[in-house]
Amino acid sequence: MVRSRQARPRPLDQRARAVLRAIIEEYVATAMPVGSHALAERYGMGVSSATIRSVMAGLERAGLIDQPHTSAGRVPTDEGYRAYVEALSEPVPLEPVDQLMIRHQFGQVAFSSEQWFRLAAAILASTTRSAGLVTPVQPARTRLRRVHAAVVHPRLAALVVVPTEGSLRQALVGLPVDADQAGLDEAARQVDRALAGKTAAQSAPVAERLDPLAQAIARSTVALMHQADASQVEGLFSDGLLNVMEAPEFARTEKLRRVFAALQDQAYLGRLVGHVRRHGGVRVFIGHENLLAEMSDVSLVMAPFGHEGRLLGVVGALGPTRMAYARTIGAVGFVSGLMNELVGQLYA
Amino acid sequence: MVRSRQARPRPLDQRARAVLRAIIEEYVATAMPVGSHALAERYGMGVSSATIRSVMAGLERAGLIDQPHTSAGRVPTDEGYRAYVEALSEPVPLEPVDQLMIRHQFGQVAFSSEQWFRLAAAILASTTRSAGLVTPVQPARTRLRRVHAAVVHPRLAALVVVPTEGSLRQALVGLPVDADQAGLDEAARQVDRALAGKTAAQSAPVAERLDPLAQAIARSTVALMHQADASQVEGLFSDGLLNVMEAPEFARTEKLRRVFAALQDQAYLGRLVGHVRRHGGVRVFIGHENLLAEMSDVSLVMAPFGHEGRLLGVVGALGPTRMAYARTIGAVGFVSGLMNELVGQLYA
DNA sequence: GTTAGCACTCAACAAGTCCGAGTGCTAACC
DNA sequence: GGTTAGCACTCGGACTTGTTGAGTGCTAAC
Repeated sequence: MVRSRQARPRPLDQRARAVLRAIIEEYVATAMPVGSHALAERYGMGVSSATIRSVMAGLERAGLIDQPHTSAGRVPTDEGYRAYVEALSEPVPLEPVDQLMIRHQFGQVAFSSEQWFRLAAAILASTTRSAGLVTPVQPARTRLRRVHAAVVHPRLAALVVVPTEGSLRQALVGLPVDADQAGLDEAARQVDRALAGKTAAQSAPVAERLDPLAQAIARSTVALMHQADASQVEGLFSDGLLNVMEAPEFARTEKLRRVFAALQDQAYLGRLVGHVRRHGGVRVFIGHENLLAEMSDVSLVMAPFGHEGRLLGVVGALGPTRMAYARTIGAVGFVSGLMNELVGQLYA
Repeated sequence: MVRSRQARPRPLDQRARAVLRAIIEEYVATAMPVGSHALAERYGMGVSSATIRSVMAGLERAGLIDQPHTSAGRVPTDEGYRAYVEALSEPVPLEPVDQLMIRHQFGQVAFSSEQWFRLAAAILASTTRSAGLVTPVQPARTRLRRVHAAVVHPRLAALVVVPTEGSLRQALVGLPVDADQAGLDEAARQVDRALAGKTAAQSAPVAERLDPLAQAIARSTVALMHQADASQVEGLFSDGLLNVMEAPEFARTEKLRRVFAALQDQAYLGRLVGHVRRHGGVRVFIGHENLLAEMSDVSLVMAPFGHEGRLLGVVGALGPTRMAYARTIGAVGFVSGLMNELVGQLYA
């Protein structure tokens, strides 16, 4: 069998993985480019710096590390961090002592969501030494104002939903029967009459009682309303922004300013929450993986919390891409789990 | 009469005042040291740059302006800004349109103090283009734990008040009769018995029913308790920190970090609130006049608000010392006045 | 008292030099 | 074949030097 020219980089061997891990951990600790010499000395690899160099050359070809300039050591790329998070490290759970202390603190605080969110942000900030973030999402109460449907082809329509609050939502809808524009208009009017002024939750049962065509439109409408609800973040609790200000990568205010500005951007937070909700569990956004160019110097580690499928918010940590991912993921995972548990008790 | 060598700088003549004003306004606008040439040209002083230079030399001798280095233009000192605020400018009131808009916004918002404080901070941030701050103070509920009195001389005692919360307070008390240590101890015990466990408000009437000596001690105790109450600030609402991050003086994160850290310091905020309450009306703290070295690169413009003598909080703006004082003072004055008015309606 | 003229100062910038950390490559080695 | 020592090379950072220009203080004339 003919081996194709390596279109994708071959999987890393054991040593390459060890070198990458060492580079990342050293760089996270020191914030200075890591040279082959230092690595051979301090990380007991059992091979010489020359060998390390050839391994490094491979890692660089694979796009996992980079040189700031020719005569400097190596620095992990966003892809390098990604590989580290996916394959080279395990989340480090919080110390049991810390876990206990955090539980205790939640026990101390009043049973109000505001207090909880503040506390969660503060705890994440101190345990991760990054900024702690909590974005509560608005309870589902946007209502339907208007629906438009435009024919794309006989079995496909473009749907635009106008909610009472927030921005327009659009989607394509497959139709159960052939339809022309007049038919769609009629169906949209039906849906308007049936659902206008109702929330997503109120609309769902009503939607089921319509014609097949109107029903298809109504179902998509409900889905879009749900989405509108969930991405309506309601403010942002943050703590420990000072931690981020200490990182040498933010010695100049400019980058930092852009990050802070992005955090004020409701639309951005909304998209972020959307992503986190779609996948569950702890999500990591590294540098350019963030949805906004302004955020390409930082990483986010975020996890949703809620109750029985209902999303109540997202907790997480924000730091420079040079972040202690393993520990941060552990901490965010613990806090989001704890919030789930506490919310569960509250609703029980 | 022999003229003493000018121990204090003689009052500035009209032209010196005009030059100082021009320097400050130019520097506030451009953030660049102001030279004699630019001043003579752009500010139509009707005199040449050489004359301006000699005036500047006088202002520098008086400590009102300074040169970053020999061949640079002049920059106002904190004292220069102080003179500007006191004598060279009038507060610029907000545009009536803005006033109306702000009233409208307060009308829109829910009748909760949290919402109000947030709104006030946001409004101050946008109208002053600095950071808007609101520090609510805790309602009066510290209680007396213990009083100590030590003789200084027969008619003067040193008083130490230990409240249930917060830090010790001390003051000197003039005594209505001669007293020795034994007498003071006895009086202090009396006060303890009468007032321990009571708040300042509860204590005031009781204090009046004691012996003259104990009464003197009790009155001071009540006053100190009041002070302890008022300096218990409860969190800090801020908005528009991004505005401050834009100032070129904070291009490096370090200074900014120290300022943000200071704003987290409850004790500092408490002292600040204390100062503002003691004098009423709009107070300006310029650079090193702030009570903390970390804050010597910024200025604060603050005013108390409350109802019938009861302090509810302090509103204000924070920006670089190079700040548009006249406008900021106008804006802070308006917002604090409005808050007073609204709180008054709330209590009526 | 005001002004023109002039010598002087000094930060900011550019160009040049040196240093050393770190590299890639090659030839020898196991 | 993989590994290593050796070496020439690169290039940012730190330091030096020279130049420029904005801005000054001083002085003598008005």
